[in-house]
Order: sequence, then C-alpha cells, then structure tokens
Amino acid sequence: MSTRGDLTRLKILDTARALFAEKGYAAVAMEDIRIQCGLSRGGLYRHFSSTKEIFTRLIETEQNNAFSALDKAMKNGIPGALMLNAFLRSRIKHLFNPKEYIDNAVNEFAASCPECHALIVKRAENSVDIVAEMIRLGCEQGAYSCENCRAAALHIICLLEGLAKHNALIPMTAQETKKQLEIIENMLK
Amino acid sequence: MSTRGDLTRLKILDTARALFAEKGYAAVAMEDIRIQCGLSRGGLYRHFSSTKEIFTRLIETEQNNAFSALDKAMKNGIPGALMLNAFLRSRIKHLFNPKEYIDNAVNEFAASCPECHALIVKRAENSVDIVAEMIRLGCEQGAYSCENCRAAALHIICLLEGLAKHNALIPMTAQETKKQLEIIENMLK
DNA sequence: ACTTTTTGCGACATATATGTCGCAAAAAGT
DNA sequence: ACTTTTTGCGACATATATGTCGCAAAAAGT
Repeated sequence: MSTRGDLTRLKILDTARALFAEKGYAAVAMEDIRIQCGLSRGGLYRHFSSTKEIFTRLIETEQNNAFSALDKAMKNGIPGALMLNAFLRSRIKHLFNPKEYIDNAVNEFAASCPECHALIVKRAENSVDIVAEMIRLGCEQGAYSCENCRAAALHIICLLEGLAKHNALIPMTAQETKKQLEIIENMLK
Repeated sequence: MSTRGDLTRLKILDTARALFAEKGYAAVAMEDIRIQCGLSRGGLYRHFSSTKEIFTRLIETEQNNAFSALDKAMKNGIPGALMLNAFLRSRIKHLFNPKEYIDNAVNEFAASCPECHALIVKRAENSVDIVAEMIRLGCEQGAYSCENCRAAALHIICLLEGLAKHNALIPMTAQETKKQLEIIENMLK
C-alpha cells in the first residue's frame, strides 16, 4: 500500500474532473491536466496514458458509488418515495455544482469511441432503471399513482439532465429548483 | 451575387454542423472540416478562419430562422396551444436528428470564450421566453391553466434538451416520444 | 476580348500535444 | 544498512493542427 502514488492519482482524477466539467471532454488535453497538477510529462504518464483512460475511471468510480449507495438504501428498507426524494436532491446537488458537472462532457466522451459509448449507454440505462424501480416501489406503497413508471422515470432523468445543462449556462435560483421538484412530485401523484 | 463562394460556404456550414453534431465542438478541427469538404487548406481559410467563427454562424442563422418562423405564426394569429404543439414537434424533429443535434456541442462552445457564452445564454433565454409566451397565450385562450408559466416553460425546454441528449445515446421509439409529449400536455392542463 | 475580382491551391513556417526513455531521488521492504 | 520498488523528472522524436502567402485558374464585370 503505497500512498504516494495513490495521492497523485487522486489529485489527477480530481483535477481532471474539474477541467472536464469546465471545458468538456475533447477540449481537455493531457497537457492541461499535467500543468494543472504541477506534474511533469513523465510524471503524469506514469499513472494514466490518455484522457480516455482518466475519464473512464471517473465514470466507473461514480457508477460504483451510486450502486453502493442504492444497495445500502435498499437493504435498510427505505420507502420508495423517500428514496426518490433523496436521489433527486443528491443528484441536483452534484449536477448543479460547476466543478462536478461532467454530464455534458459525457456525451462527447461517448461519441469518441465504441467502448466509451457502450459504457455511457449502460450508465444512462442504469439511471432510468433505478428511478423506475423507485417509482414502482412508491406506487406499491401508495405514495404515488402512476400508470407508466418507465415513462415517468425517463421524464425525470431527462429533465434532470436538461436542468443541469441549463443550470451550467444560467444558474437557477433555489426557488426555481424547488418549483421543478414540485412539478415532478405532482406528476407522480 | 457570386454563387460559387456561397455554395462552398453552405457546404462548409452543413459539413461542420454534421461534424459538430457527431463529435462535439472541441473535437472538431478546421482540418476535419477541410477534409470532409474536400477543400484545400487555403480554400477553407478563405471563407472561415476558425471553428469558433463557423459555430457562431450556425447558431446565428438558426436563431434568425426561429425568430422569423415565430413572427410569421404570431402575425397569422395562430392560437397559443397550437403554436406550442407545432414548436414541440418541430423541436423534437430537429433535436432527434443525429446530423442536426448540436445542442450538446453548444455548451462546450459556450465554455470556450466569453462572447460565445453570451451568445448561448441569450439563445437559452430566448427559448424559455418564447415557450413561456406561448403558454401564457394558451392560458388566456382557455386551452391551458397554469399558475407559473415561466416554470412550466423552463420545465419544457429542459426536458426537451434532456430528451435530446438521451436520444443521442439511446434512440427513443416514436411511442416513447409521444408519451413524453402527453406528460407535458397533462402538466399544462 | 479585356480587365478585375473571386475562388481555390499547396507549400511553408509555426505552434502545440503526444508518447517514450533513461536517469535519479524517494519510499518501502528486509 | 542494504536492496528493491515506486515515483517523478525533463529531453527527445514524432505527430498533428494552425494560419499565411503568392500564384493560377475560374468567374464576373465591361
């Protein structure tokens, strides 16, 4: 367990995430990351050999975190409506953070190569599946009434992505955000 | 009126749009456009001197077209609900077309420089304004009933963007699209 | 027919990013 | 203390994109 390398790896990943969030995927070069990290050419390449590798790593860990959080909630028997509410809040918190919002870069990344595309498609499908499952649970538990859970889930996921994209251009007020959450809840009732 | 130059300019713009739609903004180099058009270095630079200039042009003409279409509808006294319906259909048609969907690239473009950012912010504001106006009209005319037209407009615009982004990854069926439109209409009633 | 303007060409100099390599210092293992 | 492994460095060769320029052909104007 060598911590030194791990630390620089983490620093590289964090720095890269912020850069991807700010500029997009293709606009970021290894050179940019290297400079921002204060590393030398060889220093960076020792750990990662391309932006593709770095971005893939970012997505994979994000994915893993999401799944473990969900598993935990499921095991604790949290009600569907509560889970969805928590999910939405957490999603918005991350998506609306300028240093973390890489969802725009994600599509670019997907376009850059077939494996990347497959990874991102799976990620998108997972999101919809998870939300659909929460809604279904909420319906069973009487919190929601919804004839087409999948359509509702797709609606919610796409709305979130759209809001985040819009927010990156024109930051939303807390009130506006709240209003959008209300619209979603009304839709499910 | 020299048609020769105009034709190549159009060809460059069309080609560039398709490339931007496919790869994103930063991933497209003048070199790519040049090659795709079958032009020489000097041939391309005669007309445009950067991808920034080309992208700006694309956005501006798109903007102009949207405004003239709206003006026409307004002058003909089309009802608000009908206008919104036509707007949504036309938007979806364009947004869901892989060769035309540049809305993902748009955010990257916005991040690339301050003027670009200003242009795109205005574009986003315009979209919301236009839809809000249509909803307001629809309310006046009794087709809709909606206490917060602006929030509804924001919801619709962001949903469209999100759907388009999702569609670029996982193409939606006609049924799914129809279902989403229904959800929107229900929201406004 | 002629002159002028527009258009496109490809060579060139320049700038910038990529990826590799041997070396040395730092850290870890024994 | 010594050896081995990990980490970071910066020079290097390579690849790729940018932007300019003078020239020639094509088109348009007269």
